[in-house]
Amino acid sequence: MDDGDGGSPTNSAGLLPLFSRSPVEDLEEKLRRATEENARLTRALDAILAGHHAHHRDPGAPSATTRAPNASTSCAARDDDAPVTATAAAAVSTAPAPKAEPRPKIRTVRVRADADANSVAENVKDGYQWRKYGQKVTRDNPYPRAYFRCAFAPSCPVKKKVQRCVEDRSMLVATYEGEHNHVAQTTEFVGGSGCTMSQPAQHAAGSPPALHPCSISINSSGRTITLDLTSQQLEPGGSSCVVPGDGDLVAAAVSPEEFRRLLAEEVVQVLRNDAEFVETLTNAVAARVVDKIRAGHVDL
DNA sequence: CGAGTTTGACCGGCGC
DNA sequence: GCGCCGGTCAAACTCG
Repeated sequence: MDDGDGGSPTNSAGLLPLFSRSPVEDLEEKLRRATEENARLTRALDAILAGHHAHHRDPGAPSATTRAPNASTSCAARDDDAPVTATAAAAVSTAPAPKAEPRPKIRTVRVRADADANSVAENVKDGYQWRKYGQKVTRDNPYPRAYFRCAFAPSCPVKKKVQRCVEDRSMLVATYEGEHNHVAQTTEFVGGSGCTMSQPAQHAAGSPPALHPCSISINSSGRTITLDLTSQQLEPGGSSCVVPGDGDLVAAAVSPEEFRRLLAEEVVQVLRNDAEFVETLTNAVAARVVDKIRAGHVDL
């Protein structure tokens, strides 16, 4: 990871070593290193995911989430049999989809939100835009259930139901039906490689501060990696890293320092994986360097 | 004025 | 067949 490998003694000082040889050569060298680092990280991630899938296929492993979708608004008991998710403010689960039926994939997500927030704020920030089309008070829950359709409907068939947990009103239970046939796109930051970020900074912008979730979902090469900061509210000093590859769930408690490190690594990895981004960045830097040289702003 | 939300009405599945 | 209930529709309303 360090940039100083085999490099110039003055590297940490700034741009000077860039011009110990031709700028283009140096950029090429940096790009080559980034590519190698990228390949190394990709292999490491593959190894992690392979282990994750092996773990998930373990028939003895208790599932935190296999239950009928309609019973999803009761949340307390589910955390008990899934200790690994106990510190996560948002947990993603996949219903046991019978292979014989082509039913839309159903997932249940629990998100912590302010207990005193209005139900309007139940539009869980998940990186997609939703349009509310109905609300209903159900029999087993005094809190109204809101019905959302993906804003890309009818081309995108995904629906979402959001309802407060009857046992813990600070928890929202969102049930997703189907899978998006498009990339996430919201007012939140959307990176060039399908990387979406949502932050609670929306509070300052006047949005209802109902939801705490601050998550980053990185979609790289078909995998989704979600880094969830929300549990800081639950347990000071503890954050969680949720990696729901292929719709499954793996969560591990990490320290805030470790979390920040993982977060930075994931962002760097995704950007490095994005050939278009690397090429664009390289071209931009090269063009600027060439301009500087031509303008005589750089001593050679 | 258009887009999004709200909310009462309506529909269909299911159990009795 | 009837009533209950979850899900959806669509007109009215709100907001930028």
